Amino acid sequence: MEEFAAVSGISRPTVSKYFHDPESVRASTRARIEEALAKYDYRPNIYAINQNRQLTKNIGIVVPYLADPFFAEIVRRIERRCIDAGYSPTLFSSHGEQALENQILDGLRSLKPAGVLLAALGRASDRQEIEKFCRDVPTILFDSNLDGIGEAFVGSDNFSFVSQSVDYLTRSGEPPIFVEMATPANPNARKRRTAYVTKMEGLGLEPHIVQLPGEGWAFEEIGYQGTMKLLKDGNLPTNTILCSNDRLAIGVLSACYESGLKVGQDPSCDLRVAGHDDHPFARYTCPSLTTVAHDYDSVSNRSVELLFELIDNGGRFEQRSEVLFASRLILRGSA
Amino acid sequence: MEEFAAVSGISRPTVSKYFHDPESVRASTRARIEEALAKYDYRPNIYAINQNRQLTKNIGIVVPYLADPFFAEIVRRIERRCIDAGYSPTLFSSHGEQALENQILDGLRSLKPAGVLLAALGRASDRQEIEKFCRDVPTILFDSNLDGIGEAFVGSDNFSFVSQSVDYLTRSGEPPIFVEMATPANPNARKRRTAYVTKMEGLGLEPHIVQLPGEGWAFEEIGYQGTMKLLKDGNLPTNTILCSNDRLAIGVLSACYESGLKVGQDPSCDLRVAGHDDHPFARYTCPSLTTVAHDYDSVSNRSVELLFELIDNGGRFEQRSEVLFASRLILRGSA
DNA sequence: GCAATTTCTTTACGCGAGTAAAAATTTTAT
DNA sequence: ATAAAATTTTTACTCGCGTAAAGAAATTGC
Repeated sequence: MEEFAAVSGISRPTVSKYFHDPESVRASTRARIEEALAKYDYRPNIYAINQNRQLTKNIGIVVPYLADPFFAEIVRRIERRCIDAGYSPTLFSSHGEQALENQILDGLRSLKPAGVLLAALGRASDRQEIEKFCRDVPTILFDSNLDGIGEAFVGSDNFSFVSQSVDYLTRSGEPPIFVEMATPANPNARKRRTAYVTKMEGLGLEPHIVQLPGEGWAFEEIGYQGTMKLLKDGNLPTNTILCSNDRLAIGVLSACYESGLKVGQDPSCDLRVAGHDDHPFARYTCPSLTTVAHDYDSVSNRSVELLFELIDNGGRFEQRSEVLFASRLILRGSA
Repeated sequence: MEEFAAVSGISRPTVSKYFHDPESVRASTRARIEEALAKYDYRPNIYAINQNRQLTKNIGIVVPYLADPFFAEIVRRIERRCIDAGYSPTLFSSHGEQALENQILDGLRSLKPAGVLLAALGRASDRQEIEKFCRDVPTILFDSNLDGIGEAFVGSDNFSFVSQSVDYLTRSGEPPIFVEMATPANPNARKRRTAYVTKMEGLGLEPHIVQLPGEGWAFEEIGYQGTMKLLKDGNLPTNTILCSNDRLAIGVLSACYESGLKVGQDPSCDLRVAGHDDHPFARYTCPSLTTVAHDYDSVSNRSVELLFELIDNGGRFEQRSEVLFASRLILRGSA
């Protein structure tokens, strides 16, 4: 920077000021610096810049499983907004593993980020570690809530999801059974189950839950295998299946197709299947999947906005808040 | 570090040495440092560490579109291997935009990474910028090749893909037409088209290519809309469709289903559809998709290995190499 | 045109490490 | 036990930048 300042004919402190905020120097000065910049393509050493900062312009984004298109999609929006606001987002995926999640948080601490947007693994998370991390780094949780952890939570209202799907399904045909994984990784799954029970009872109907065996993030496979077995055993008490999430539903649809069952709302159909999340590919299943959509835009926007607020507020909120966005029923061919 | 060295009873230079490589200090010294480490949880400032390095332990991973499960999957493997080798991988997605790709490369330059694994946008890439970047930063291209750019390329052999699918399809039924996007973003698409023509001609058959209109990364939608129109116009010269990639095929399958066409190899079926890539969800389409699989493991492993070699070699290879892995036909229900 | 204000320049120090060189200490080999 | 070898300590300098203070220069207001 010394050298660059010399060739641009400006003092180093002023150049330093320019890089911190180009608007903070006089227009004529700025012009001269930018002129020199065009000629010598100097760039400040970000490591030197950040060395003495307790907070950088970095933002950490952590998701449990990036190969899940749901997270890929939401991350895409969040990233964009961070960049537009002048931050440098860094993306991490826990790949479904607690050890990796902890490792990521540990590395994140060293990055001294201005803030972190964390979608935790959920059940598989090391609650203590996350709690400790949140004490050190301003963190907003999204999608996956951990009670009392983080400065705020932004996500979708699971009751809204299930309420709408159950309402629609009962109104238009037989009441649904609820299909989920036996040991769901994500806290939303548990909330959806509870919501299903509550909702059904509210309608004076008997809830019926089917738990498919399997762990991990291979939801489609679990849905597929589970449904094959279910169909073979032939103990479906209804013709309507509501899946905890769309990826499970994709597996269910696949099993139905292979078993020669026709899925759809038509009277000639054997089954109706619906899901939750409005997974990016749900539109292209056969038949296309009736589901309930996250308000992707609101969740990602509000998460980022809250994080910026948090950063402006020095990294702490007086009170932890939870924002839940309502979902939207998407009627398609499968139910 | 000064303070930490004091409380651990070891001199600062030795502590510094320890963090650079714990094996480089005597066992007794290491023990004392680690003992102190457990008590005071000090961690070196990565910014200070990297400030005077011309090369860090960072590795940049850049993909064109992370919301595409193909990339999500391959990145998952690459990331893991980098971490295991003691590097810090950082993930970037160009989200299909040239401007963002350039911006990412620019940011990457500042990160002074030991190496970069780059899957470029392809047609949408700013060739010059990438070339310039590769001169500054040791870079291995993967998946998407740009002639002469980067120190090496690792990818799948597109001819192997198409050769296998065409062979199988012609052997088992009518020869396929080839469905692709009109202006494919990815260089592999062009190679696959050429391979199709070559292969068909080699078999003494007339190639027939259908180009679906549409741009960007919404492949399923393009496949869906294009097929709907194709079916309406009713000018399919054969009952066998070979798609340039699986995501397109997912859209095709969806359109077929909606149009009441039965897809499969059974004589009672109207159409056969196959794809390429073995997309993570191809197993769960209805019917499940016959496709040709990347050798995910080899591609990701070899990319990483080559990058490590490149790093050890000081960032340059004497000669640019191109490694292509053969693919594997996956027979499923759709063809 | 002159004072008040704003912006720059000069000078100097600090940050948290890496690292080189020489001296001191510990370990190993004989 | 002693010499040789390996490791650690001491000391001191470097890197690239942030930033504070004081004074100089340029701009603005009237």
